[in-house]
Amino acid sequence: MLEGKYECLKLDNQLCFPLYACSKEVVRKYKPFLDKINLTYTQYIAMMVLWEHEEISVKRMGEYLYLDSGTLTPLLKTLEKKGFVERKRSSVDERSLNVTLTKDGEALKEKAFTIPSQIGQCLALNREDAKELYRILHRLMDQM
Amino acid sequence: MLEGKYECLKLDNQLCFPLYACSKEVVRKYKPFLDKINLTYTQYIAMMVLWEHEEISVKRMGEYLYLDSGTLTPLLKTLEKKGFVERKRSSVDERSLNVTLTKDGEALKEKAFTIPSQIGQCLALNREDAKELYRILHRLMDQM
DNA sequence: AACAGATAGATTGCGTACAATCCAATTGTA
DNA sequence: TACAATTGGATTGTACGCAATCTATCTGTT
Repeated sequence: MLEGKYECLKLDNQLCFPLYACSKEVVRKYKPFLDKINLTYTQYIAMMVLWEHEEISVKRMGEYLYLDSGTLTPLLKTLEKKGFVERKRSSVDERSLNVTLTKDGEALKEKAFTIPSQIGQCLALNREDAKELYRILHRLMDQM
Repeated sequence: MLEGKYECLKLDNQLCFPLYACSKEVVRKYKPFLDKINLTYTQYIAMMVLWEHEEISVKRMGEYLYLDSGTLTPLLKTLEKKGFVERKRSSVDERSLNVTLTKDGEALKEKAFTIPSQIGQCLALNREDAKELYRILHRLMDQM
């Protein structure tokens, strides 16, 4: 028995730590690109949902992004201040708040669509590893 | 050409988003276990560094964890308040701050060492996927 | 119609993250 | 040995992330 009782507590033997660290580093990689279009990473993924859905409630956006109202409410207010989205209560159900794109928000899509490929080049994962990573992460998410 | 110009901006086609989401979900998985020993996830990985190194400067801890003084200073002060660590300026170089474990901090290791296996069971990744994920994430980190 | 329970967001509070800046201690160099 | 540049932490300000709680609205049941 070469391994001590506490081997499992070493940083190098963790799977979750590189996941956590990688996530942060990748988000940091986005920063210079996102700075140019005046978005943070979280604001960017919120805009992605809107670029795909045009109009969506806070509730449904939260389901897509795995974020709750405590995060989304101030985030969407910031996006509103920046002039990219509008927030309006649903007339059908006053509890529900519908988020829509403004002209500026829609136009931003044009500036944003080059970002994924630029990030792809930064990361320089080969196609197989990227595919594997995608597959494993989705499997993990499904289980949780 | 079936794909539109903006396909690359769809959430489902992202690699970074599941990385970001997975990381958060996994950290959340730790919470019930870490609550029992009065640590947050970030505090836990800081303690891991100390359990392995006994004594370390803030600078070096930051290099292990990819965190800067803006995060570590308040975090280590909290751990000090909780009685798990001590912070003392180095006598060799007064700029440097050495962090050491207290008796309680050292004792916490005994309560913590069951956590990795419990998390492992929660995630239920098979051995090959876990290995692949570990390999790819480390490759990614190396490139960044 | 009345009311209990459920639902959607908003708010509050705490703990990260991190860029930017500041300060004191140290080091390299003329 | 002065002194400019560097270094290690601390501080400040902004933006999440999320648990817990609150409020207004809606829904189902009687």
